Amino acid sequence: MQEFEKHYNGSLVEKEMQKYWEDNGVYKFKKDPSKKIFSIDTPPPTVNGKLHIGHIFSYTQAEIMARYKRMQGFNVYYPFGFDDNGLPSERLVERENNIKAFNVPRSVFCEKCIETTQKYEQEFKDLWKSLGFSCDWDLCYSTVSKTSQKVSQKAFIDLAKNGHAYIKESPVLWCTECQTSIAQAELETKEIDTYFNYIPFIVDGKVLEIATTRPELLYGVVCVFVNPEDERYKNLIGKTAKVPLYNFEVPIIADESVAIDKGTGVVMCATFGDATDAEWYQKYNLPYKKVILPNGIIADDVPYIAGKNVFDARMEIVRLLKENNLLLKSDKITHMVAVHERCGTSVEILPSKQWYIDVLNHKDELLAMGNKIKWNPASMQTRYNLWVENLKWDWCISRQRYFGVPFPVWYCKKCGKPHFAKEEDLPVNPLEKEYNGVCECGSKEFVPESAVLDTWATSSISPLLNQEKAKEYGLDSDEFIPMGVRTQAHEIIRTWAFYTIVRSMYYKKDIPWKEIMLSGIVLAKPGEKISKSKSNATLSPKELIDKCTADYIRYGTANVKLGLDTFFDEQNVMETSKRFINKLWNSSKFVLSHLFDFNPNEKVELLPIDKWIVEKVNKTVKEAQGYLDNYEIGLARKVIDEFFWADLCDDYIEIVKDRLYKPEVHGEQNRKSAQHAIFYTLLTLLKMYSIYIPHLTEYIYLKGFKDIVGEKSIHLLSWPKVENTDAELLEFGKLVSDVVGDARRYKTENNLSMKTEMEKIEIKTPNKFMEYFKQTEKDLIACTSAQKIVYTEK
RNA sequence: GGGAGUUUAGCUCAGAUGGCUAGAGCAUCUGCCUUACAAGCAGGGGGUCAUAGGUUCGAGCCCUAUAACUCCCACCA
Repeated sequence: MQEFEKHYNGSLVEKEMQKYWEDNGVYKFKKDPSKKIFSIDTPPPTVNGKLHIGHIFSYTQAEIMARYKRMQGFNVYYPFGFDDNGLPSERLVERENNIKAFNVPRSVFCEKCIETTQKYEQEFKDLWKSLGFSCDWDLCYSTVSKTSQKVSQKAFIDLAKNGHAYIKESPVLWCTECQTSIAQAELETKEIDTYFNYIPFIVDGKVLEIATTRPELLYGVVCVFVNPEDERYKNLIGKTAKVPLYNFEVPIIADESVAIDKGTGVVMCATFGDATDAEWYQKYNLPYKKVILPNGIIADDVPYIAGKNVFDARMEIVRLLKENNLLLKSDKITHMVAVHERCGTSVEILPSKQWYIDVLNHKDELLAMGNKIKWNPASMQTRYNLWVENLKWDWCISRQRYFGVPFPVWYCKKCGKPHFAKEEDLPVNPLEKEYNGVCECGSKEFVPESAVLDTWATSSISPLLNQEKAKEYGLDSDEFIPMGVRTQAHEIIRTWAFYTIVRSMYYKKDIPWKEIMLSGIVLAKPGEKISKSKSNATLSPKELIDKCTADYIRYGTANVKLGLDTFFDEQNVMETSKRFINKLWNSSKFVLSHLFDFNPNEKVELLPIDKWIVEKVNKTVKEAQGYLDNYEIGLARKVIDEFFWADLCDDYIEIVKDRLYKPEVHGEQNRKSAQHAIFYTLLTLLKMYSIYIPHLTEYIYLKGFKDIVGEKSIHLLSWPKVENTDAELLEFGKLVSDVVGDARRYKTENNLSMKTEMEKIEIKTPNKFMEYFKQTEKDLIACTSAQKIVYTEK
């Protein structure tokens, strides 16, 4: 037993423990045929700037589970990753260097990206290390690494060859700010104020009123739709309407998706105002009239508004309409528009040639996959189902961006047929390498694809990326996927979870992982997400750790129910943690100070009350285990806390204190009984707490337990195994606790010190506990300062 | 408009399969320096369990409505 400092210095100890773990390779992954693998598919955070407390929450919950599974005897494969390619990283680089990707040479830009993301990745790593994460950093992957690119490109080629990925010229969701196509999952909605403008089209010389929010697209109008059931307009079907201001004629067509009661019941269809326009465009094979360019500027050949941006163009058209008495009415409305989640810009729809992964044809299969996965909490599956059921677009995976995994594709210059790189040449950047081959059409000239893959297209194969690494450890790929569990926040179900399932459905025809653990997100205050733009995060994670230590944060953030959003009341959480850590420190100090002469090998028959605390801690082990098996780390912490505070500290320690101090009064054997009980109980308790507060528990373990137990780290011990608990002993313990409680209450109510002597205590007990009480009598007399105890039968 | 979640003490939250007097921490009040801890201990006060019905011997929990808040999806004509 080593000396205990009066006060626990967390900041110092934590660094010391982290170094100890690293020096001893405590969390190193090793292949071990005697243990089952439990692999964790951790989220590779997007490298887009600073981390905030929300990350800590979600990652810490997963980390606690990793420790638990390790203690359960699994060989835990717990890697870490970084999602460091794609738009989020590009935007970070643009911000930090005050450049725009399309204004600098591609190679220069990508170099900047590597430089910047690596800087941040080091910060991330340092942060996770300082939180005491038990992942093995040798298993780390990055989505932009050569290996990841290779795996990603190969997976893409497989998809394309099997017909699950295809290239197609069609209207696509487009961000004019980022100048790239995007996918449905990257949309957010934003409420904006705008005007519903009523404009006269002319049919047979008569006015046909049409309402629109997008008058700037008048030049792009290709037809007019009415509902075939609409009595007002039935007679117009098949005729043509003249577009105001531009005076060209377009056909009037009937379609049942037109809402009769919306606006005037007549819709102008432009290329493209919204998703419905795009649907009609394809359904009726309408012509395309270009109005908006990929950069959001109106095309040169559009009269009146060429060269303006969309908003200015709209204003100008409205002005012209007014000037020509063509604006019949203009109602102010508020509506939701789709914006790009990364930049907040309104999304346009433009025709272009893009790569897609087929999802719309496999909705049933995707839903079936969802059913095979265990969702924790179960209710989260509904979100997944809802997303799958409501999908409208296939997954567009090409991005007209720079820093990402390139498409390993060249197109025949003559016939356009795509040609894929050979597997042995991967990873490849077609912009830097010629395609050597001949097209079936005879041509030998090829054009490289310049787009890069959607970031999600690479992060969605995280099981494959991990598997690639796992091969180095001799792990067979069939035993690796499905992985054990995916841990992530519920807000990315529609992206990361969904996409991962899609990919796995294709490459494995199976689920990517057996279970998924969905954590909630952290709100700044009820109902408000923490975000950089609102600057509502209090302290940065780093500041928080410097101020409070990792164990404080870990213990505090463990107080959550799985899947529920929570809001972080820094002061409250930290006060609670501080109080707890202090209590555990002091109680351990007390316990171990009485174990200096403890002989664990000596067999001693335990006194009833000592048996009780052993039973009680065992019962707690089982309860906590029940919760942890369902990923409920908060509820598990709660039952452990209850045991620790109420049973161990308030009752048991107070009851055996005197026996530990005074063997001359209580007898040497009885003191040994207490030593056995308290040694086992504290060790068991520390094991349970070790998943929450790895530093402090390790520190205490090293001081007082290591020499006896033998293992070099508490984190290499197994979760305590317990048999069925003895209900009778637990009942007896409750009675003892009541006796002590009554004595305390009596003193408090009479404003007496706890040391005040009492003449006698009367205990009513069932006969079966009479003997137990007799054996506990000396403890009770010492604990309550009673002079004698009398018993009556209940 | 569709779906999910939430609603329990002043605050933050626990309360499997319906069953003692509905719990914890914080806050508040009272008392106590007790050889681990005053960063502590002991105790008290405080709740019509969102509302209204219903099922049941019995409802915080189940059913039906309603309300408020949150999230997801849809809604640009």
